Amino acid sequence: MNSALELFARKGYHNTKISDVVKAAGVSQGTFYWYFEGKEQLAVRLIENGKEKLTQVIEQGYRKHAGSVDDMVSSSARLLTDLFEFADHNRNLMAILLIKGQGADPLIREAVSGTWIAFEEAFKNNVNRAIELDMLPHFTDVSLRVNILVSLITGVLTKWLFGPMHDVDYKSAYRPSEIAEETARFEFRGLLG
Amino acid sequence: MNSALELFARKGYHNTKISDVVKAAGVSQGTFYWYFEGKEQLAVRLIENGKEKLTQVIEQGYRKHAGSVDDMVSSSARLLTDLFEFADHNRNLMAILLIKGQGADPLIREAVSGTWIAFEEAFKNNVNRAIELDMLPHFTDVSLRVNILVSLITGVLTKWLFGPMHDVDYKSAYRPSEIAEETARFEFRGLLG
Amino acid sequence: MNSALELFARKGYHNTKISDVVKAAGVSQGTFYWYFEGKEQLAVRLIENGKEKLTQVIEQGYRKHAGSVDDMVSSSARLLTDLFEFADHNRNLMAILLIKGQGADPLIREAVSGTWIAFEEAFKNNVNRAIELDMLPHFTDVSLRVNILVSLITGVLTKWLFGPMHDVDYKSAYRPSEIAEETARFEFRGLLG
Amino acid sequence: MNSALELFARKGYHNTKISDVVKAAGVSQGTFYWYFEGKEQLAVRLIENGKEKLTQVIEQGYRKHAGSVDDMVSSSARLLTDLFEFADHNRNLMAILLIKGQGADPLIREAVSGTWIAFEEAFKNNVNRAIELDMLPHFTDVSLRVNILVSLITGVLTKWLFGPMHDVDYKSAYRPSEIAEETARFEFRGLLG
DNA sequence: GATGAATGAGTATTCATTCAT
DNA sequence: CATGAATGAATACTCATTCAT
Repeated sequence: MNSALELFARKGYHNTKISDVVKAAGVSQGTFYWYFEGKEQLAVRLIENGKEKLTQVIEQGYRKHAGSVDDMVSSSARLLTDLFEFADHNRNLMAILLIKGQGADPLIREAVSGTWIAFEEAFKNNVNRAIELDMLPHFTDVSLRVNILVSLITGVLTKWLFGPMHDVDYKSAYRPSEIAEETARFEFRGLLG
Repeated sequence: MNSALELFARKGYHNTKISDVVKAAGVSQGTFYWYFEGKEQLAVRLIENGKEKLTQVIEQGYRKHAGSVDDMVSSSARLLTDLFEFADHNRNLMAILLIKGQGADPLIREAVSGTWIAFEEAFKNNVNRAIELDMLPHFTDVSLRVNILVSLITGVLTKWLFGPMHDVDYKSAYRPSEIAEETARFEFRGLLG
Repeated sequence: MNSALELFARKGYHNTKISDVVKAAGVSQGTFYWYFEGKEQLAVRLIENGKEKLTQVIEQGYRKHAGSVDDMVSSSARLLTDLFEFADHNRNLMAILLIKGQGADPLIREAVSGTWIAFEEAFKNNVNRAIELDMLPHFTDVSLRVNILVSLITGVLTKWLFGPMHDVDYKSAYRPSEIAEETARFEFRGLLG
Repeated sequence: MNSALELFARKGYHNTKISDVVKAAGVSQGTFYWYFEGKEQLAVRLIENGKEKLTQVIEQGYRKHAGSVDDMVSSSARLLTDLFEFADHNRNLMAILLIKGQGADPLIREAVSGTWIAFEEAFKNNVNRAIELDMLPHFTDVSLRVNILVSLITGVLTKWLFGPMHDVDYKSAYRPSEIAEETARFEFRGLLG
């Protein structure tokens, strides 16, 4: 039900009517309820599904060997490029995860939250691995650092995909790789870098 | 109508009924429509109101003189502390601006967007001023840099205030100044700093 | 909401739509929900209301003094006449209590049951009083006897009001007093009397 | 389809879904519609089927010879015992006939009514026969008398089987023969007997 | 004969908004 | 200014029935 994803992404959960969803899918109301328990479950399934795909993208970036700082930056840029390209190709999913899921009901917000928790977990693993390999300093508070890192990434994603301001139809001037590289630079070296 | 702000923050725009709002405010439905044109206008006014207060906080951080890198970091930390303290004292407003406004209707999203655009504008001014004063390198793309910087700040704000994951009742372990300093460090020096 | 009572009586609970009820009452759907919590509550209120009126009728027949057997029969005939006249004037209520309430949902069935339990209790009081006054033999099992007596009365009521077979529009050939007298005779003397 | 009978008896016609019926019977929806024209026809067939069995029980009590009053009472008690035993073994059927059929649709109510008309007819024959044999007085209005008699029996059946008040799971304290004998006594001699 | 996916008309309920008092 | 009863459009969900396989 890809059309449902688009409707949720474009109009938001509450403004998407089941009658719209079934019309877009070309089936009857009854058919919808044969496959889904209800509107809420549809949204949750959509999100769970996206979570899996998103997780796969990130897990491919798992760090294996030590290397120079530049290696590290470019390897992070590669991961972010993958991520941003995935996001670019799955704008509707990202819209729900980054924006539109927030106004919805508990179960849905929970599914969205679960996705970002998994996302953060994956990044924490990567950072910890980098610390073991002495590629990054031994932070006193890794969680906080990762928290801030993930905040950076989701913040950038939101602006880049749905920029001024959070319009699903927004088209950014930057290609995924460009924004990924700039983000990676910022990730490691900040404004001064 | 401070209670309305809380209801929107806690339950979201669509799940907040006017009947709830007036009950919490202790007035009748009719009275509400004497003061507001409707539900949407209530939300917009709430946001516009918050936007002004938020802007005032940021504008106080306008950079005037050149200084060392450390001056710059600590001055930024000061601004962020002010901002984070304001956010801490205005959680309901921030919840709408950062989270709950996203699922709402066009007019409301526009008001939220307007707030962040003003926010970004203020930061851009600060960064440009810092560049003029030779405190920051001459980026090829200032907008992009500021974009990323603002993404970082809003991302951190969201997680810190409404952390795992976006719960309005979430209480962070960090004080405003702590999270502000860590963010400022990251702002200038990234993960490696 | 007398028209609702008629609709329930004529078409049954499940076949009566709220849209019918409000149309018959000349109000809007919204108005209905301002006064009632829902369809179920409407039915329950209707029944509770009828229960009170029915109870009043029966309690007037409370036996005070001893008398001959013929006194007893005629006094019972009087009570039954009152009851049957009430029933005749409140056919819609009786239809729900005797027939149409049975197919409905738990809360409604409970309200109907409660009415008959109160009804039986009132008759038991009367019978016990008659036994104290030595007007009736000391049965070994008063409850059973009253049970059978009440079964007789409700059975007769059902047939007489809604006869062949349980049609709400049925018009009996007998007047309330006639059927009441015959029932009273049967009550005390059975087929042989 | 014995399970259907139970569902109708327990939940009522309107609250029993075809999907429940087929699940309980272990067949598919399609199969149901191969054997039955629809939900209504299922109920009607169930009732017609029961009507026949019920009629057989009563017709066995057809009076053939004259006898004393006590003979008559005990012979009636025997018939009622048979009837009440049948009812006890066919609670689901009786529930529909006595209670749950009442809230249903015209065709079903008609089938239920037809059953009781046949029931009443059988009793009228018995009473007329008893009058011919001079076992009962020549009532001026036999129909009315039989009406009241049948009212008594169905009333007693309902209370005894589904007592306080009309609960399908109700278990009475009395055995069929006990309640039958008490009813027969009442039938002939009333409260005074 | 049997299956179960597909249908769509039908309905109770919600809630922002209005307006007579 | 304030009230709260009245409105009715909007909508998620149900379930008897059908029919291609």
